[in-house]
Amino acid sequence: MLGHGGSEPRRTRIQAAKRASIVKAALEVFSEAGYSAATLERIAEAAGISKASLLYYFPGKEAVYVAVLEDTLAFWLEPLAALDPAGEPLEEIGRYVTTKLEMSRKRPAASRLFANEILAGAPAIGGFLKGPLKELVDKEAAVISGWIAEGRLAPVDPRHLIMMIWAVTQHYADFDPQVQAVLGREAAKRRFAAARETLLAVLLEGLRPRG
Amino acid sequence: MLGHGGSEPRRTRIQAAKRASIVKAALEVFSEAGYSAATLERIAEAAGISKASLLYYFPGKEAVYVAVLEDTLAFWLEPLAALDPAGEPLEEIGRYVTTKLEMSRKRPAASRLFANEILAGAPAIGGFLKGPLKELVDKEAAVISGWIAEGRLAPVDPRHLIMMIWAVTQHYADFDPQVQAVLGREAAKRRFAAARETLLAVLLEGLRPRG
DNA sequence: GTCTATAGACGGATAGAC
DNA sequence: GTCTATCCGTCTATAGAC
Repeated sequence: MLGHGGSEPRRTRIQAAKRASIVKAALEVFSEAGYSAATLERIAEAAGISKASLLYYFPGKEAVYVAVLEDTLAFWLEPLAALDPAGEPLEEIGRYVTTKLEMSRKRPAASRLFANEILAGAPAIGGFLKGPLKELVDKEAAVISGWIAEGRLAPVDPRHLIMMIWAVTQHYADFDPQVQAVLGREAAKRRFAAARETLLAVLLEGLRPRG
Repeated sequence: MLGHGGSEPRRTRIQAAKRASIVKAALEVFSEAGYSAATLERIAEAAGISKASLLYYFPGKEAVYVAVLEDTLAFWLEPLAALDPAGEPLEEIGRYVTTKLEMSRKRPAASRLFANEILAGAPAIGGFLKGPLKELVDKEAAVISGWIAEGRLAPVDPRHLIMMIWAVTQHYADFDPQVQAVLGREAAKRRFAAARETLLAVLLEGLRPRG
């Protein structure tokens, strides 16, 4: 289970660097193949070492997986808490959507890693979802509720709105083969620009306070 | 690869029924575990037969998987082509969203099966995505474009709008553990009703022709 | 610390009795 | 047609040389 606070410290700088390079390689492999289909051999190869060396730094496959999840979660959470209650609601939400979409574009492996984990029933991060993640969503939902109470946003269920934003932004990373098949071989940058425009147009217009 | 037209006919009614029961069991196992983590042992157990018996009806694991995909695709496609160009655009889109959401609620295993397959890079249904699915999207996109040209719908990219609708509806089936963790233990029916309300409110208001 | 070699577990697939 | 027993490949993990 995750969320035990800080990880145990590495002994040396070199060991830490080595672990980091293994985690980076493991992210690629786990996110493409899922846990079961990922092999230590492929991770080791991607990290440029032998399988036995990998197992010198980690006690086993699951430990590598947990390390990757912990490492990626920290990064993934950063922008989640960024809604500013004092800001203009449509601007704040627009920035949130844009930020999440950018994360999908720049770090698709991270997005797919979580998609795989949650599709499998979230065996490793279930506790995190029910704890820290739920708390964060509750906090953001309260901000959105405040905006609605002030009449600065259309009255919608804040939690489902957050889910809606996650869904549409992560979709472009998680289901990329489908997106590419349907849209054709546009360059990724262009595709994401068109996605951003559409998402913002529909969401911001749909959330404008009714008058 | 899929899409070779009709499958070879089964010899007897009994064989067909047996195959169907295996496919049904296999859908559950593949959709929960993904291809690699799914085992023939578990599928056989779910179907109430032995592993060897299963392999009497199918030549191997991959053949079972392909049969499940074919079987599920047929069902999945039905409502996809339902947009009526002569109808009221917001009503048509509202019905489409509601239908897709209902499918996520009633057949979450089917949704997760495709999610797993596409996350893995769509090795088995890549051709289907680039062929029949793309054609269907193009056709629907043309209908939406027509509505926009007539000024009956806000001007947005039709393909990204379709993707948006897929994303928000499938999300509730594919990422159910996360949804439940964040929303708490509401009954599924209630959860989907709240989701429908939120999605329709935002999407339909966001797509209303500017004026 | 890193490697080669290999033990041990597991899962897909086959043989053969019934 | 269905089962038990078994083969064989793959993968995790360990032992031991260097």
